[in-house]
Amino acid sequence: MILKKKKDKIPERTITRLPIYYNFLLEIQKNDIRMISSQEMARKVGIKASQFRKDLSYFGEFGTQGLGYSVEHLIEKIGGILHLNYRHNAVIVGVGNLGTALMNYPHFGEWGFHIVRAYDLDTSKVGRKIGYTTVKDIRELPRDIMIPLGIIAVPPSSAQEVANLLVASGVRGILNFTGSRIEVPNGVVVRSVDLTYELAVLNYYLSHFVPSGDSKKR
Amino acid sequence: MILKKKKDKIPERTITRLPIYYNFLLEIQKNDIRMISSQEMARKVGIKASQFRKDLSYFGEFGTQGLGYSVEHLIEKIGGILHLNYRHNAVIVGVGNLGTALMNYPHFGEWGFHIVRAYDLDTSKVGRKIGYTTVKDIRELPRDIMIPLGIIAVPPSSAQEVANLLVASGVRGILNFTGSRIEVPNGVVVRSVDLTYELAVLNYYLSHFVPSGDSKKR
DNA sequence: TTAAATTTGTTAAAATTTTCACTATTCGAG
DNA sequence: CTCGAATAGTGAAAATTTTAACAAATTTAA
Repeated sequence: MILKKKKDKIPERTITRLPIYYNFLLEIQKNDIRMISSQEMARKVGIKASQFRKDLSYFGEFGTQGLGYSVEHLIEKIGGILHLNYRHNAVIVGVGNLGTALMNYPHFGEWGFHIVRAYDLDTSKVGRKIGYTTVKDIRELPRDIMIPLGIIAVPPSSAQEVANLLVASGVRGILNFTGSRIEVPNGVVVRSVDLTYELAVLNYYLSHFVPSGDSKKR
Repeated sequence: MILKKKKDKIPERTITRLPIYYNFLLEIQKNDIRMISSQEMARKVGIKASQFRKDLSYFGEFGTQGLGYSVEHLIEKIGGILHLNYRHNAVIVGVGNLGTALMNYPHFGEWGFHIVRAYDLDTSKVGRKIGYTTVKDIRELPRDIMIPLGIIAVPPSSAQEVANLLVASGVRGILNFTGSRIEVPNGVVVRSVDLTYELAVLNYYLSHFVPSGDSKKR
């Protein structure tokens, strides 16, 4: 029997670099740059050229030897890998300062992410209008039609409770801003961002920095 | 200060996990938990016990064999490593939705980070009061007294310009929310957070995810 | 006091990720 | 057309990070 070739596992670090490449490519496209070499690309985003080429190699061959990469073509390809050529609807739970800022964050929309619904646990916030969206009571979440992406921007103490509700409502991917770890069933993907953690890591390097080599980026 | 094994280079991933440990320890301390084993710790924050012990081992010996770690002691030690036992002042540039949210973000203060000054490029925002802080014109930044931490929350197109100003004003660590790479002189530390990137990475895993353990097909 | 049960700190192995080094391809000049 | 310069893709080496395994230390129970 012929075994299906096992698909190579793609390094997580590779995945996290793709949006960086994508963003940079969009930027240079605005300046009418049509082609870019791995060297140039690498220099501009602060990595090694071989890493850029290796990263792409997990997904196919997108360049032309001797020439480089077509910016337009590469945008299309990386966009395809990240599924950015579709519209992605998301719900947000928690419309405090951070949640409200996220709802008004213009760059989400540019990449096809749209926060189409907002909920809060605090009934005093229900009914408030943010942009085109009216804040709803979180208890309505399970009855609303299913949306695949959820953003949690509530206090840490409610993180797990909200996560449970989202999962029960069919959400398959969660972006967690609470700083608390949340447990989800297999098949649900979570990514966590904690702004305080980032500041703490920055602070560590600030106080332990040895001025040789280059500084930590990204 | 840490004298032991100062020579060894500490993995960046280790540093980024310290705030997670710290946060979790603070949480359980509130619940009056006095001791914790590496096993328990690991289970709760979603890593392997050996990784937790290894991470700590770069900085010294903080546990008691047979017993585990004193929560209080560990908080003090990790806090010391991250320099969280001091007050850290920061300035922010850009008081749009995100910048304003960051200024009101309560968790910064809990970890000793205080945004003591706010600037904007948009003169129409100058003079506005956010919390206890009044927004100043960015041109005043170089004349103000030096603050070591800077947060950039302006549109990507102004990122480098603002970074230059911050560096010229003596800022040594920058938390960059613009999504654009910024170049800084040696000795200045940068960490970048891009909320859209996180959503894109989440989206990738959402569309390519195969539940771990048994291979459920999709 | 001794033995069993825990659990740390650490060494070494395994796994992952980055970097190097080289081949092959393409373009453009002569 | 041929040559030289530029550059992609890739297998292997190097570097980094994670995981496993175990000796040593400590507590608890008898």
